[in-house]
Amino acid sequence: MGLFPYNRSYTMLTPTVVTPSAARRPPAGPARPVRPVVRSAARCSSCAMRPLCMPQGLSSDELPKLEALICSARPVRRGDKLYRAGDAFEHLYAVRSGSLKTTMAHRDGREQVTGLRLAGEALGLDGISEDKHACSATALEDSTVCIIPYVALKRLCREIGSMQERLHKMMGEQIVREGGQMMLLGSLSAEERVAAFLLDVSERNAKRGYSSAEFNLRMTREDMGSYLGTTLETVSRTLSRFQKRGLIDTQGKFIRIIDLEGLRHV
Amino acid sequence: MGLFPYNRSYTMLTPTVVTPSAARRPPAGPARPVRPVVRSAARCSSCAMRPLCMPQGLSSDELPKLEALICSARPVRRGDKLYRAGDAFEHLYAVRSGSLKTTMAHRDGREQVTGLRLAGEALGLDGISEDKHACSATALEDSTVCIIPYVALKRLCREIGSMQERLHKMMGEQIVREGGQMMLLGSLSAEERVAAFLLDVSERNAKRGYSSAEFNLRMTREDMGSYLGTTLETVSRTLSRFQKRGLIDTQGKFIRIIDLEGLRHV
DNA sequence: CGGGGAATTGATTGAAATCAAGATAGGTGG
DNA sequence: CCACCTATCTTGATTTCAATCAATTCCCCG
Repeated sequence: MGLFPYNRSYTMLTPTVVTPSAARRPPAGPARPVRPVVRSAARCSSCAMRPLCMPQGLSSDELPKLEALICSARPVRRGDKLYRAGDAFEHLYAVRSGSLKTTMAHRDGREQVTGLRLAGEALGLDGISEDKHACSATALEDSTVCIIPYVALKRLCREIGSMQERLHKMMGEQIVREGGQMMLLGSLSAEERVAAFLLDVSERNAKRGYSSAEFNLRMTREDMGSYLGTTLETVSRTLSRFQKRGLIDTQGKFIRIIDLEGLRHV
Repeated sequence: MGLFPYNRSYTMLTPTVVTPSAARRPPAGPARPVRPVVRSAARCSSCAMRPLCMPQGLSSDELPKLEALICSARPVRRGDKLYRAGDAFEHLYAVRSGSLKTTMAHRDGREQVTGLRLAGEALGLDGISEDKHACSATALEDSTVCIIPYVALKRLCREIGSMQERLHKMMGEQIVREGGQMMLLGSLSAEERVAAFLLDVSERNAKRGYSSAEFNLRMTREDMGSYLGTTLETVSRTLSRFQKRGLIDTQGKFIRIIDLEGLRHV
């Protein structure tokens, strides 16, 4: 429980969705003494995701005030849940490394993937409205998140205008992103959805300084299907079809986009 | 242009989705002098939607500060757009009376209804992230909205904690609502979607003090289909089927829910 | 009260779900 | 380090739900 696989340095910065070469990590040192929960201080100033993440737009004298709030970073192992629907809402999170999915459950048990969060993206905003989380967040790979206590962040937003601005924009981004996903689910064919998804990940990847052409998607076909409102079989078939048409090259979770323009045109 | 049909008092409070009796308005006085744009001062303190809307949670000495921002209410005639995707974002809006739909367009022209806003609900949050609106808002009936300049609201949020809290909650509510809609679009059958939609409107209606059992839905079947990710024919057929099963009673846009529990169980 | 958008209903088609059977590969333990 | 085992993925066959095409009918607005 709470232990990490040896030989995995989960405190280092690892790109969320990366090219295979970039994904190769240097071997870790000798196994550390085992602790049930590992939390390390998180410094935005030394984080590669800084320009995309929470601190965007903060001046150099404002940044330390935000850093003061983020007292810890928390590792989340692949498959583990960062929070569950119904949990009391206390913190926002920022993905420091790795990636997570958010899911919502219908009362009859059906689960739907509602979001994919890459490094530098915010998590937990779904808890604000009801003081408890509306969805669950599950790590797609061993990941790390920075913990931002919401009460303290609110206080900081009243102090610093650019922090307020940033928080609003992050919420606004999620609103727009979800609107786009509704559009996708409501109006596009299965093939169009898969293409749109690949393009979306590619673009977000590029924004993080990674390759827009090739990446490891840590979601299973089932996750993708759920997120895209189809089945895993349809996703698989569609990817195969894209490959036959020379649009992409896939080997399991590894995906290389060959013809970006082709993908854009359905 | 900008004129309202005579005999319609659009400055009065009109419920968004109402029982036919509640919808019946007293005849208006003699026609007023015609003006190209009619804007009247909006007082939260005299608005029936106050407990649901922007001022929720504000103390009696804070409320006037919010009212001071809302310098005007704007009428929007049925079919007119309050704002369009791409418009510069300056204001948030609160629906004072009537109802509006929000739509997003795919680049190929396909339009999707992404939201329905009833009295007391916020509009325009989609503009925050990019300083321009991501979707369009169209009145489903002659409606009135209160205009809240965003810059001024941000300032007020830094002054008054409960105002900040309220704005955050409104954004959070939209995030959760959209998440639920993604769930609906991704996992439910056409029949389940229609039922869920009716139940949602019924509940929101009740929250406004109107009947949860009967209401006038101002959307066309096509709007509903678009919002629910199906076609107008499927919506129509599904409503007919519900009627045959004794779950509802429909006459065009007027809907009466007969068996609430039955609707809940598919 | 007349015209036209909106709604209903039917017939047919089609895209994607479901059911089913193997093939791969990732991780676990010997 | 290798081999097994189970997850995951791929592909095929069939079914099904909803889209599409089509024709009235309704009723709301002017």
